[in-house]
Amino acid sequence: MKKAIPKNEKRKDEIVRVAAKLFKEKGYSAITMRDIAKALDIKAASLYNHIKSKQDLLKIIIISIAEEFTDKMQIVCSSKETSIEKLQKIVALHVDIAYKNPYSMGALNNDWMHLEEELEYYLKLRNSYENNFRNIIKEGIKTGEIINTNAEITVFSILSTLRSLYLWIPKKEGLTAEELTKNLNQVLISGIQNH
Amino acid sequence: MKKAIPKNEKRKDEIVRVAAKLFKEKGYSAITMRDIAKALDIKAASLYNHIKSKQDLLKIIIISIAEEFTDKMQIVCSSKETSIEKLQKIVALHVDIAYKNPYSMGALNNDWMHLEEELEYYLKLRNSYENNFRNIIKEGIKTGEIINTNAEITVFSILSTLRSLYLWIPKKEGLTAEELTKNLNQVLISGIQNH
DNA sequence: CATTAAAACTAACAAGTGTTAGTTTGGAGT
DNA sequence: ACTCCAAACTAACACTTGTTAGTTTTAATG
Repeated sequence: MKKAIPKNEKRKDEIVRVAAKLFKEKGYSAITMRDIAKALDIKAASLYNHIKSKQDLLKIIIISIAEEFTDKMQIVCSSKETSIEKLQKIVALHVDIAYKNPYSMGALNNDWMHLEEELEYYLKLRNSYENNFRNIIKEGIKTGEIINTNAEITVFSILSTLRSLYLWIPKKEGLTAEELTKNLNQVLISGIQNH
Repeated sequence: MKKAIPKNEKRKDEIVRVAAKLFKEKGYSAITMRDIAKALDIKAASLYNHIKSKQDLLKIIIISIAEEFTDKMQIVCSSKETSIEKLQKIVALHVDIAYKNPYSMGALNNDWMHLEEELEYYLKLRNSYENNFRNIIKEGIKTGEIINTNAEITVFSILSTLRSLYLWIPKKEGLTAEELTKNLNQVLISGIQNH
């Protein structure tokens, strides 16, 4: 007979969520389809009623979040706010996405190189994001809002911290997104702000 | 006949270096012994004249660097310097190790969970390191050297940046270790310093 | 109750995995 | 020229991998 065509998107979402969680813990390559199946208490072959392939799982996990980052960065950039305000919005964006996607951020940060078809597209998104970030910092230095540091290193430092949030948030259960955002703004942005 | 006992430590070092480079690019699990062999232009079985196992390669790469971090952190901690001076020493330590081990830092950051025998030991080292770091920050806040931020978040932010150095250094060829250290001190430390 | 289709199952595959055993090679020291 | 042995090789192993084909179960709908 023909292959079954999935209808229950809830189940697919559950598989993607479980896969992301496992990928975060050990990385894409170390996790087998049998691992994912076992975590769902089914057999590996059953996964294929819902998803096309292991590679497809990775794509679903990474691309949607990469697009969200790039799109929202675009919005922030095209606003008329000050550079400092833009940076604060970006901190909030990272906190928000990291809170909403506790598992997927692992694959986004560490397994993007295992994308195949979509690797080029992913790199395009990341490049766009980083360029926008860099331009905000450079603009802020030019206008005098931001102290005159090495722009490249400032970008690198802030981005390194924001990209690591996903590792850190689950370890601090009491901390709300609002509180974290406030503290990060203080540590990351006030330090480079001209007063 | 008996198995050959390796003598040429230079060759072993070369294998470890090449393995670390590949691990950095795709992660421990994605790299096969045949990949490593091919990069050295030999057959996979030949690797076993020099190393015990794939797992052994990971151990060699990770543990030596983890010990260096922990040992040197210990030395900095037990000195009589100010908190700010200690932090500057630690920044320099990270820059130095990242420059000297451009490949191994990838495995240290992303593949430590694939350690088996030595996982517990590695976690002990990391814990010791992080505790020392946290104590320096807390001490600095207590003495008034460091502005009164959330200590946990400050630790997390600085450490995230320092841990990402290995990704960033190879992309900025012109940058010397001294220059990078100076700029990082400015961005990471001056921002939290009381004046 | 009968029908239907999603979603599970069993069985199997071809390719790839880390590793071992035993053999050959090539160059340095006598 | 001969010996020696590190370091390469070939061949094979037992096991794991992602994936497909075909079948059965489950549960909602008429």
